[in-house]
Amino acid sequence: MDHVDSILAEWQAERPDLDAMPMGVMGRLKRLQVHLARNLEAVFARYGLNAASFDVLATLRRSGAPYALSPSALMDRTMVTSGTMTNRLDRLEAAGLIARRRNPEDGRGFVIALTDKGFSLIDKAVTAHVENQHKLIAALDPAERAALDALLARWLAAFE
Amino acid sequence: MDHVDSILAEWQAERPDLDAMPMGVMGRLKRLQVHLARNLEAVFARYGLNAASFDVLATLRRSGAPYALSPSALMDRTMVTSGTMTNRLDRLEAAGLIARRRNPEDGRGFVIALTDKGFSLIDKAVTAHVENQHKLIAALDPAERAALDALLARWLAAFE
DNA sequence: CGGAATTAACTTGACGTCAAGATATTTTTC
DNA sequence: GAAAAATATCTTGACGTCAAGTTAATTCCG
Repeated sequence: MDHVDSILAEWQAERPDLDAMPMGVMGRLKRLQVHLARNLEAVFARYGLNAASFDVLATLRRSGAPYALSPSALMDRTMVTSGTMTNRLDRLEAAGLIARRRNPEDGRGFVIALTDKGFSLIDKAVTAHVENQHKLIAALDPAERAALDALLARWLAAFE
Repeated sequence: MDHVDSILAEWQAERPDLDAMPMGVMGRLKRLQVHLARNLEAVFARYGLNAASFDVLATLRRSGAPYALSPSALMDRTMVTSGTMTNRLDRLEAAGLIARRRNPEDGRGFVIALTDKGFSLIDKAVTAHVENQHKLIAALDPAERAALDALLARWLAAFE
């Protein structure tokens, strides 16, 4: 009887006409996501980052040399709008972690590249991040992790 | 090969020293949560609500008659801080969906109650919400839903 | 009883996000 | 080769959230 079970029991008592099964799954997904996000943020903060800035730097880092992408490509890969990306890039640029250069091949666009400082920071941060993720998923054994991953992938496929 | 698989492949190429398995599970969880949240918001919007206001009204509704809780109780049940709850209550009060009354038994506190308008709105909104959730989870069959719920519950238990 | 500690809720300031719209540039079309 | 459409990015304004700090009231104890 966890927190989500209590919520379902309350709905059952108040609105027995509702089939609240999906509310249970989605409620757990949401709460789990909140817990995970807060734990992940704690590690990002050790590197002066947050989820938003880590997201951008990590996307550039894993894209491989020369560690540069357009703002549009970053938007596609991070599920945020152009306004959000502009704001993220403003802050990262001010922190000296990325550089904005005009795209010589398209006057409308820019190329966002990791600076040396940005590269070195994200390389350290991602190491700590993955280590933290391992700790956070330790409650599930390998078979459970695989089963969960497969179910999430299947559900996610309905949206992407 | 979905979006998350691509991310894992990029990390594998750039940082083969990292065991990115947890990144796959958490990445899917995060992306799924973003998709679900955006779809849920669309239904809330039909009732002039968003996830934040729906959350508060639904918590009051399912608590049963007299549909009233303290701000602290609402904070506990919704995983938000006091500042966030004050802001939510300000807006709901301005919209006439809740009423703030001083707690006669504790001069420090308040009692937050659904107004008739708030009750009637959330009762309609939650019906549409549950219907929407059923639609969003339709990609999984009953056995998969149960398996997913069990795995999420197990993982969530590590945090609560 | 009366001061210290605790509790409840609000306020402030800083961020992150989005939708909608603006600007500049490129591509398409006739 | 212009005008029209599309594209890339930035700007603006409105919200939601949190951490830290504030105010007011209650509870704990010596």
